[in-house]
Amino acid sequence: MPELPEVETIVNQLRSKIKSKMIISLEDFDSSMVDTRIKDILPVKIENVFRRGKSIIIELNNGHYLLTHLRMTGYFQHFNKNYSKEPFLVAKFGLNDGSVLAHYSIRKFGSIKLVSSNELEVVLSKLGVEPLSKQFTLEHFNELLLKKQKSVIKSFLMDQSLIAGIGNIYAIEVLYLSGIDPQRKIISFSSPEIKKLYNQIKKVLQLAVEKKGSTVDNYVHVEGSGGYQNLLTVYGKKVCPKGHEVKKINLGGRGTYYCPECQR
DNA sequence: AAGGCAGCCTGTAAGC
DNA sequence: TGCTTACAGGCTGCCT
Repeated sequence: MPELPEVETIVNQLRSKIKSKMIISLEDFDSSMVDTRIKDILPVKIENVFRRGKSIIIELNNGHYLLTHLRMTGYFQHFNKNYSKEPFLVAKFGLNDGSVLAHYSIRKFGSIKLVSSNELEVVLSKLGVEPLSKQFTLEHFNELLLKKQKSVIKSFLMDQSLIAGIGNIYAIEVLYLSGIDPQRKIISFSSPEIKKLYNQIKKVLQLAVEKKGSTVDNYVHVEGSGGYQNLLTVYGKKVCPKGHEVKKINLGGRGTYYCPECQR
């Protein structure tokens, strides 16, 4: 749910709100999701906030990092004043300017870990290329595909160790816009199809970042809702933009929408 | 080795 | 009407 565009949006907004501030307290936290050692290093200054794949990384000035993953239902809120405790609160960080950074999670799948730079490096090294970076070239995409000839294309797109940041919704949307059936094996792809797919990955993610993500179910970024949900073609739809009936199947354990007419 | 899938969790929607 | 079941989904870890 929060995929690359949503996480990118959250990170940009968090950076503008909390960078250079001090965390002075941690309260009301759920120790099953939040690393309790964070309390031991307070107060600590926030040097920066950045994203890698779907992870949010808060860089501290003591050489450590807060590594956060929202999974499906996690979100952050920042309160300059008028903070009030709401359901699903996982952690409440008090900052030195009197503001509050609150982290919530309905399904409690996420986590906030305290890691050293070495530990961070180990985690991040398992992630694949950033699809919006200049490292993600058509040549690189071809190399990845070549290694996974037997894989189903949708599973490939969602494999974080190959390309970092694409989840169920954007995989579905990219495949529709590329005219490719999500069940197809990579070995069957022609080079024009690969090029089209490559271009759509960049285009869809870039546009979704500009729209501040998609608000589906309970995703909200720090300042409100996204706008890309209005551009979705087949995800959660009954009919595709050309008026064909959309089919829903289970692929790799995930609900997968596609148009059998438009996608071959 | 690598692919497949249960489990984690809880709210919502569908089904009986 | 009210209970039960299915589903949503990213990722880890276990199993084959």
